[in-house]
Amino acid sequence: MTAEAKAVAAAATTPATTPASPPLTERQEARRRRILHASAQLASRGGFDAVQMREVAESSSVALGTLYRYFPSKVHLLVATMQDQLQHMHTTLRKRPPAGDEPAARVAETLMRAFRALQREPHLADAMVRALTFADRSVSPEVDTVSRLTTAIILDAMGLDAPPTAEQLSAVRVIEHTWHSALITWLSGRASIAQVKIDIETVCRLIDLTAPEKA
Amino acid sequence: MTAEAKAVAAAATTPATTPASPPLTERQEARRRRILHASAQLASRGGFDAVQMREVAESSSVALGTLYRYFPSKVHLLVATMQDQLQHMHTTLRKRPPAGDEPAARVAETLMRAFRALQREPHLADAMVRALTFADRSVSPEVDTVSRLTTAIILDAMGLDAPPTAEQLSAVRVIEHTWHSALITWLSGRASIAQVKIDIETVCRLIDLTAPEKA
DNA sequence: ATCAAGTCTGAAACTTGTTCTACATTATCC
DNA sequence: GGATAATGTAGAACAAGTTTCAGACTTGAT
Repeated sequence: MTAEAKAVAAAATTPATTPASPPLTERQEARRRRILHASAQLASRGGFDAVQMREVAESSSVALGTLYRYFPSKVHLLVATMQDQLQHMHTTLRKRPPAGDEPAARVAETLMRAFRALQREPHLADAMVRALTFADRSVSPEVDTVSRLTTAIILDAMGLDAPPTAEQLSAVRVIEHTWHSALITWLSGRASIAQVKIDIETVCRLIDLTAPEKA
Repeated sequence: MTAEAKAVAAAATTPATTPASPPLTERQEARRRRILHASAQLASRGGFDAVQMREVAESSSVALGTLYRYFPSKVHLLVATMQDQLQHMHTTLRKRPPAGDEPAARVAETLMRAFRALQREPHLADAMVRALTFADRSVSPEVDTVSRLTTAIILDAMGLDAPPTAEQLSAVRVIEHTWHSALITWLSGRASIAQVKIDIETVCRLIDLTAPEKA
């Protein structure tokens, strides 16, 4: 039973990343969409706590059991919501690529743009980021997808000519770490927006440091 | 009522950091210690989920209501547990300071030593780190204490002659971000120990970059 | 069209964090 | 030493995530 539920959830990753799993019928796709929409909506109101499974079920006109078949836990649901939002953001960002000369500057600019987007919906950001870092092993595949998406966004912003070196990938990993953790400190009120900006700019310096020419 | 509870919890930060708040009697100090011990013990068994408030209460021979007076939530309790463990670690680390020549190497060595300690009790690490990153605004003061402790450990490892510059403090912040987030990825099985090591070493390069001489 | 398998629904039950209440114990202060 | 406020205890009650189940609805294959 859990296996079946997992199959549905797995099938449901994202348009861009959809693996083979049982294709969803239209009504199922619609249900899934309604659920994600309700989730994002409730999250926008009151953050992580405001996303209550019973409410999500009701808002999306789906039985509680069905909700759990699609998303085996609240964290799964919110991580999927994040996948969804990231997809949007990636598309949006691609439209106007960052303008800086240096890769470091472009990455910093991109992340700050993303950060400003999050600031517009801080509660939603709270729900998604908290879920992401709270996720345990059972959510690893989904969290990994989010991570790959984020990596893609950063690599995009770097605008490399050649494929990234191992060193550069390490730098990107560290940037991602900093990004998540800085968001957390901001969301929990322990760091200001300015502070997050500084942290992002600081970590982006690693990009110069790992550029292939070895300064 | 919540106010009183907070007072107790606040009073309870740590020996080294204890503020003014109502001093605890001996029996209260003993209770607090029993609670923290039970918490760490249960956490060591099965991580975050294994720390169940009723069990903590029973293990430490305290009524549930009392437990909540000392620690107003499970997250508060686990963050306090982390404070406690960090204190130990700080003391331990001070005994044998890192041997590297460069500050960056010393910090990396120190963090890897801490990491190895965490590996010995991965479940405990799980409980503490998950609580830390899941903590919301109501736990900010306590989380901040943990953060200050961590900063102190890193600055210690750097072994600076002069007080740190603003730039260096930024680097330390980023290192902390990376440290927490890398731990999370390791704990949730999405990164290997080797990967964490690389991430730590990578981010520590920022220290050279922010050394006062401006290479 | 029909049968079987799989899916969805509605509602109850269960778990664990958190709160509340009524009463007992301890501490403080005169 | 006794009044009184603060603290502690036991246990019920409540809230929200999760599980379970019987029955109704879809779907796909024959």
